[in-house]
Amino acid sequence: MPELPEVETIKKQLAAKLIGKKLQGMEIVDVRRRAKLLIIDFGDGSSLIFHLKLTGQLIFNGKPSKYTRKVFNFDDGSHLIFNNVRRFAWWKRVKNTKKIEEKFGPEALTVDLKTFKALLSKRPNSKIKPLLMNQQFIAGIGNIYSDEILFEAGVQPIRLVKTLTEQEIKKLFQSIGRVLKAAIKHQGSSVQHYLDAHGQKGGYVKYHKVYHKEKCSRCGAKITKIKIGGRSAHYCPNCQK
DNA sequence: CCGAAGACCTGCTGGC
DNA sequence: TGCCAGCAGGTCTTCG
Repeated sequence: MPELPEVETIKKQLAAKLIGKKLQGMEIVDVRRRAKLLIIDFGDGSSLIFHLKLTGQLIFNGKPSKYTRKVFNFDDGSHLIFNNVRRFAWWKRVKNTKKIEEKFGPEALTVDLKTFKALLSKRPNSKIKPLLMNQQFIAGIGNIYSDEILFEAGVQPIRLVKTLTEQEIKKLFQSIGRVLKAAIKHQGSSVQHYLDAHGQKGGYVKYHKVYHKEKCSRCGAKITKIKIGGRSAHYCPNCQK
C-alpha cells in the first residue's frame, strides 16, 4: 500500500488516538512518520516501527480478521490491529530508531529546491522514475505518486536526469509538493488494500491523472503503460515530454 | 553506477 | 463453472 500520503494519514489519526496511552505500562509520547515507516515512540526512548509494504493495515479499535497478525492492547481497553494479507509488512521494537532512519534520503514533503537539485546532479544517468522511488535518494514516493508527479511535471518516466532542463527540474520539484499534499488532503489512495487507521478508504484515486488510467484527462490520448525497474509506469505520450 | 530479474507472499480479475 | 496467467501502494539481493 502505502506511500507517503497514506502513512501520513495513518500517522495523524493514530497520533490523535494513541499519544498519552500506555502499552504494556509504557507511555506513548509520539507517533511519527519517516519515509514510509510509521513510528510509535515511548517515554523510555524505545519505539515500535511499522512498514506496511503493499498490503499492511493498522486499524484503531478494528475488528480482527483472518489477516490480523497482531493486536496491541492499550491500558484504557482500546486496541490497534495489524493486518498483513501478503505478509510483506513488518513491525519491530527497537531501543533507538536512529540507525534505521538515517538510511533514508530527505523527506519528499519537506526537501528544498536547492537540495533537490544537488541530489539530482549526483545521478545524471538515472531514469527519473526509479530515482524518485529510490528511498535512499528521496523518502516517501512510490509507484502511484511517481507516475502522478511526472504527469503533473510533464516529464516522461524514462527520461535520464541529465536531459532534464532547469525549468523541468523546477516543475518536477513543485509537482512533488503539490501532488503529495493534495493526496494527503484526501486521505491517500485506496487502490486495493489501503485503509486508514479508522478502517476508511482514501479518496484520492478519483483524482489520479495517469496511474491505471486508459485515457489522458487533459488531451484524450491513450495512456502508455510500460515496465521500468520491474514496476508499471503510466504516462501520456502527448502531455509528457 | 544502473537497472533488470527474481524472491518474498496472497488474493483477485479476466480470458478461455 | 474451473483453471491459469497476470497483476498488485515495496524492498532486497544477485547479476550483467
